[in-house]
Amino acid sequence: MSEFESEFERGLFALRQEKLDAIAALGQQRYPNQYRATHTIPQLRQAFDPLTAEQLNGTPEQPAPRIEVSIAGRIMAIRAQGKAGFATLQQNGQRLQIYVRQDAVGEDGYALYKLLDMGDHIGVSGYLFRTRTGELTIHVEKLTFLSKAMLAMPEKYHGLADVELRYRQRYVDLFANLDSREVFVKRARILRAIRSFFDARDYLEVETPMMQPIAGGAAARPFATHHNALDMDLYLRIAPELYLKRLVVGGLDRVYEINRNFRNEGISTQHNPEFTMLEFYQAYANYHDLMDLTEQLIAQVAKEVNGTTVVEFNGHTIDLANWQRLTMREAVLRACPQAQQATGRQLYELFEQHVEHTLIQPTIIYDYPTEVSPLSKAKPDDPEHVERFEFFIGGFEVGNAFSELNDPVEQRRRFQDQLAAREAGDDEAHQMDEDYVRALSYGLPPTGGEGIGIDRLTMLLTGSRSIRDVILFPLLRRQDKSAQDEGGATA
RNA sequence: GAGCUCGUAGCUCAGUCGGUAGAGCAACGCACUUUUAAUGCGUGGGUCCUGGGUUCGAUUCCCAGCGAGCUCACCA
Repeated sequence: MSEFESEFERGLFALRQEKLDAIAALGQQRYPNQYRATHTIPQLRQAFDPLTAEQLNGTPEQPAPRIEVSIAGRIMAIRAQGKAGFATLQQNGQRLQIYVRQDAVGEDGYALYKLLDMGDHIGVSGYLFRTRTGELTIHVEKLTFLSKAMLAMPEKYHGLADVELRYRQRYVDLFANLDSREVFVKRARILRAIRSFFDARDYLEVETPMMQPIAGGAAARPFATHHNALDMDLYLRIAPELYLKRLVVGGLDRVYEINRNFRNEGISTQHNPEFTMLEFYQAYANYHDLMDLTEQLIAQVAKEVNGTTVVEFNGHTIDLANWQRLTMREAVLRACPQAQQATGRQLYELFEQHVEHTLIQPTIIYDYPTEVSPLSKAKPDDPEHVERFEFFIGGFEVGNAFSELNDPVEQRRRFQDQLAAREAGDDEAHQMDEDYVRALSYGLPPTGGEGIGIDRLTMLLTGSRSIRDVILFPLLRRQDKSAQDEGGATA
């Protein structure tokens, strides 16, 4: 580390370096390469939290047999009192207290203890007991130094509160704010629950290109890049949709993909330029089947992750097992009764403007205007509308699904309409994908497909108001000090 | 992209109706062998985001910039 934020940090770093020398002088390695513990802290707590003080400590007349254990962790609190002291170690989001006294660890051992700082990693072995306030504690017999914190920990009571620092230095946020850690643990559980849901239904998990010559499958502006050896312009994908349907043509009747999409658009509490999308396709299913599947999926994931389908979000209590279904027309007319004569696109705009943010409880909105749905199959009795639905929870869209358009002639016509829109200035209109039309020409069975925003689902299931709270490293402007100075000089 | 708000010690925050700043934690020293936001005594630590303007004097007022948060727009 060559740059410091301040003289304070430079001084602290140098001081910690001296402490490392002193620790090495006591016979410890500065950066040992392993430590064998008998338990992780969560394992140990689970096993021994139930034991009472009497079971652990025994009585003065009859001491209990000692339970010898060893653990490793980061020091999150340390208190010395002369020739003894307590410290709290943290590992995997849980904490355990240790008690170190000179007559138990020896003079060198206690000298090492006095050289420890908040944030250091250590390993300890000893026996379990409960203090007189009842806290499960390791009575340390041997201290092993593992790694030094060369920089200051955040304030121990408030943690790291600065939102920007929490995003930029997530490594600090994660160990300093256990709530933050918990969000990402839950996110992993959400992904696991989704995978087991689809695996149990005979879906195949697949991966399709992130770099695509034509960015298709959604209306959005892509990021552009270039492959040098092939001298080929490529786009980061805005959706996997067209590739997944090619797979269904290929006979993979049920596929799903959980992966990143990239859209070169604005950033907000609900938008990050890269975000994680679940897309799944099921041959021989239509959008009504997907509505049922969606309700099952969301409720089951909630139950597996939170143990309940009820979540608190943004001041609302939401039951993810209690859904309503409305056609888009019904939903709009409820809010805007004067919109009887509105065209499809107008209806859609009214919906986005007046209805979407009011849909707090889980709601499926179905039957979309054809002109805003270039990849969806029309309703058999009504070519103005397509078999498409989106679902909304907490006031925003979480998923989008439809019966897939599988008529290559009609698909080509829709693409051409989009091209016309593009030429008229709509740079988010879909591009022509000849190979996709060719794939359809080989015969796509009737298929239902759906995309679900994993980040937004995670927001709902963790009560996070901002998408940045559920993405480990959200995109922020770079902090360039020289650029800052140049910028300042222009005035 | 637009509007509003914010930027003070490593962290969490006060404060200055314009006279170059404080607390707690963290750090350093001393005391303390069952503490747990340990305690007591003492010490050090700041380009008050950056640059300009107004002023005798700016961290404070004004302008511009940088970064962030919220709202809106675009979108999922």
